[in-house]
Amino acid sequence: MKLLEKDKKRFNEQLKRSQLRPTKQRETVYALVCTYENHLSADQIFALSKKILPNISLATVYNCLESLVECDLIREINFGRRPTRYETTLREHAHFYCNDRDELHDIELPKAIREQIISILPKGFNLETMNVKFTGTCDCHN
Amino acid sequence: MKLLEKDKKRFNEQLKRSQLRPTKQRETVYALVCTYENHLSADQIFALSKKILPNISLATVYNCLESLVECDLIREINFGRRPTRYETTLREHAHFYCNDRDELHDIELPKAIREQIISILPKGFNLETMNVKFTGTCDCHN
DNA sequence: ATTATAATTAGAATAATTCTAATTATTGAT
DNA sequence: ATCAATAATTAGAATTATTCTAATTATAAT
Repeated sequence: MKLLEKDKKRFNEQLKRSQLRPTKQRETVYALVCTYENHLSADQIFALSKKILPNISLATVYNCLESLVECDLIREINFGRRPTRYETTLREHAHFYCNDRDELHDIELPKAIREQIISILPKGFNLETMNVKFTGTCDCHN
Repeated sequence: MKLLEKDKKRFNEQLKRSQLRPTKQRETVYALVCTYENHLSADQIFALSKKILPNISLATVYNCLESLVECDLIREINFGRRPTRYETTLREHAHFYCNDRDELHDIELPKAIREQIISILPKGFNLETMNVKFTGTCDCHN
């Protein structure tokens, strides 16, 4: 469980920018989100992080996730009322939730389409986030 | 709290189609979802329905909502982990969640754009639902 | 009417998340 | 390095939205 050089750099920079401290708990949680591309839940992160930091608590995992979201290193993904999943904030994309497998898949969202979608917002709506979400089943490849 | 003639008809037809019984609780809950265009939560529906059926229980409200979703009279809307909201299933549209007011707004989603969005799905993804969601603040008009 | 089945109810249970208060770690100034 | 100030972590309790359970009541088809 190691952060790549570039991710480590991003980690330190973004935390500092938000005046948050780079603790080993935060780094471990961030490394897990970066490593497991398949969008982990807090519970899964907790289980995995205990192998590295046996004394970490679930509350800390939630706290870390909150801090990492706050400084824009990671992002939350919700589908219905299933547990929140987390991903690194790299490129913009849509999500597909597979009911059969309870798994999330990233779907490329071309910038042009993204902009078209945003353009449907009438005046008076001040955009913060936009999300495109699909559900269904898939011939999963993994 | 009365259902319009056409909604009442829809109510009876859709329930029958799913072999569900048209009870006064279900009708009341449906009427509330139809009447309050601003996307009520189960809690709000419970509070309002008690004025009409003083003995109704929260569990029943949840049960009714589940049945109404099942027979496609209403639809659930989730934003993050806030309480589920409900709306009638009339036309397809997007949703805007206003952080300031904790209120949902419908946003027209032109069919052409909807189809473009769906077209980004690669082969092997079998679509069931698609949602476009915005968050932000708005100069609310109501 | 009568029976079979479905729906409602109150309250307990659950799942995910947040809060609380005590302890420990980190940072910045000496 | 040391120390004070502040922030983060921890364990466990609390909360929130929702679901489950078992008993009661309503509905539909004979």
